[in-house]
Amino acid sequence: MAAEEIFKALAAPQRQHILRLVRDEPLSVGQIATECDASQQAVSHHLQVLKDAGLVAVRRDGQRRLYLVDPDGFESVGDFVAELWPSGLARLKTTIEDRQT
Amino acid sequence: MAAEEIFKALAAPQRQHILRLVRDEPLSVGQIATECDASQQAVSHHLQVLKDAGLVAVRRDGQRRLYLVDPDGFESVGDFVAELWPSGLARLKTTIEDRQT
DNA sequence: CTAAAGCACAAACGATAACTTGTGAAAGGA
DNA sequence: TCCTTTCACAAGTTATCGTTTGTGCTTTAG
Repeated sequence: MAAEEIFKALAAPQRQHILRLVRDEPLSVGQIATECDASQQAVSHHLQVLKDAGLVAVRRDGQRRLYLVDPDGFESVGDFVAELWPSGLARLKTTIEDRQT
Repeated sequence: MAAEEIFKALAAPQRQHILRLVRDEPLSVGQIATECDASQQAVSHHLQVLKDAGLVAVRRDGQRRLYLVDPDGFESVGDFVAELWPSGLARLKTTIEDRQT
């Protein structure tokens, strides 16, 4: 779960879209492909990249496989940002507190 | 300063290294090139990518140009992470508070 | 046991990005 | 003014990424 791998995974807009789709509820590959208007293979590949980066988790459900956001990868991103953000840590903290209310 | 542009900039290990170098003190292109063991042109290009992403800022100093981390880009990353991180916001907040002490 | 649904793996093509080479502009010193 | 330093811009080559196409595996239904 290197930082390089995570940021590469986040760099593609399609994968950002997929992450937003599976943020709150687990979805199957077919459902995601329909939402993204992409082929099953393309979505499957994107999910593999996100999974290798630790950004999504998989769960089998019969024939289907349900994908959901995995907090582990995002924790690494948070650590990375906190390391290189010299003076704005308080601002990020404020942003988070605002969203928590 | 789109999220795509920022993550693409952060995806390259060389650029991550550059960011760590200019996190605390401004450095010239030549100094960075020496530290990174890369050509001046390559470093100049990386700095341009980081500048377009809003991750570094430039300041002229005679013949040289001094680059330094710019918090603006990192704020966007923080917002992005906060948006897709459903349950781990408290954890990031704790991480930041620990680093602030 | 057979057939269909759902998904992953692998090869190949097109597009994008990274690095090199060459060159020119801006600033400071002799 | 002439030369050096410092850096950015542009073109060309190589590598990497995203997508498609084709195929095989696993699970469920009849």
